[in-house]
Amino acid sequence: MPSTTKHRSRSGHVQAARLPRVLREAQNRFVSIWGGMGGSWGIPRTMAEIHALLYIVNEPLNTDQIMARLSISRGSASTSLKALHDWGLVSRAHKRGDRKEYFRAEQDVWQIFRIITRERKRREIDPILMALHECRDATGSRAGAAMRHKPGIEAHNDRLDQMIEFIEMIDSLAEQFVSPAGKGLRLAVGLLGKAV
Amino acid sequence: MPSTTKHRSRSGHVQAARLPRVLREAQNRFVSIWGGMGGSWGIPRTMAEIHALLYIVNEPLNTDQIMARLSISRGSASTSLKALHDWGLVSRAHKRGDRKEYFRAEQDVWQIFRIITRERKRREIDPILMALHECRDATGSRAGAAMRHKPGIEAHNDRLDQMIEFIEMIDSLAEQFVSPAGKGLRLAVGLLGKAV
DNA sequence: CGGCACTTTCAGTATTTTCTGAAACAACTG
DNA sequence: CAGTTGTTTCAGAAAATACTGAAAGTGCCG
Repeated sequence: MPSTTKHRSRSGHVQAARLPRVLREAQNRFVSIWGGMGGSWGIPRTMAEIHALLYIVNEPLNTDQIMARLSISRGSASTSLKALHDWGLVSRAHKRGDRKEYFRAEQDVWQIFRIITRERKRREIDPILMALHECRDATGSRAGAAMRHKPGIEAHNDRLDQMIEFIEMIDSLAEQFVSPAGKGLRLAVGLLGKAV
Repeated sequence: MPSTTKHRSRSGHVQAARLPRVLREAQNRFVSIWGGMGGSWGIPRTMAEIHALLYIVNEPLNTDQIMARLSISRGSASTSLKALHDWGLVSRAHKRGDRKEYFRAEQDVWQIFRIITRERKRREIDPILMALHECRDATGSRAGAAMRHKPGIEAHNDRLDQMIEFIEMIDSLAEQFVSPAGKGLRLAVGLLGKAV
């Protein structure tokens, strides 16, 4: 074990070294957990880890600091940060007398999940709904009414319709959660809490 | 329902061949869509496709029929079917005078999504919540009250707590949707519909 | 038993996804 | 401007994930 907490050089990777060991370890742990979660949520592990790091330290970090702390390449860091910024999960910041770009994470958990929900809806639900509608049209457009009498078509259409209807409902729920006011889910929680 | 026009010849893949072409194509399309969705939902494509096929044809199929229709290997079919059965999305069925096992898909969309939600919650939310609690304990157990005064620890704990609290809320929402009665989501939808 | 008929398992392979590293690019600074 | 510092891109490498096919397993039936 090192003699004491490391005191860093005047230059680069610094403040982290001054953190109490437990804190630093807890941060690392959180980063791993969140990274793992990203995996199962369709968010690349590294991207999730960067977000986790910025969230948990709640202090703007620059690319080099992030690279060092997570042991990742510059390319990876850059790509992930861009994506996080596009999503709106991190914002850029600057420090006087420093040309580097610093990144800071959104701190409101509601907002974080609203953003994630929005992106997932956009990438996962919307295209599927569109595809399902097209699929449905193939066997049921008014135009092709004739075909509806072929055996099995009707039942097929019913199944498709049930599915579509359900997903549309989920979709509109998500929509409300995502919506600017963001009242939707809060409300649902309150009501459900009482109702059950 | 006396389902149909189906000529059973002694060898395998039969009934499908008599389907109207549009229907068969619509089924294939649905299978692809659903398979794609599986991908983004963390469900292996093949597993999702098998489920889609069984759902949309709504008629028990055996392993060989599934293999033929989806062009997949026996191993893959077997593994996916086992998983689907474990989840409760498909059930086994038998036909008189046929030693093969037939599989049939759950047809109630609510139930389908309840099952998927349950599994995802089990695989994704629960472990993360547990891990987060452990992580939190590292910097906040009563035992280690002393450490709470080190710089930054308190703020760190606050952030962790916010996150945990939020996820627990989501978790309990999911719980209610999953619960046997399954009233939860239906209710939420109704209330939200009025409220917004 | 012994031969089928069918199902499951698993090591190896293929495919998809993500990361690296270096070069191109962009933007300040003196 | 020319040098420096910092950021982005992208082809290839690596890792993660899913699939195949054949062999092993299971259980029925005569």
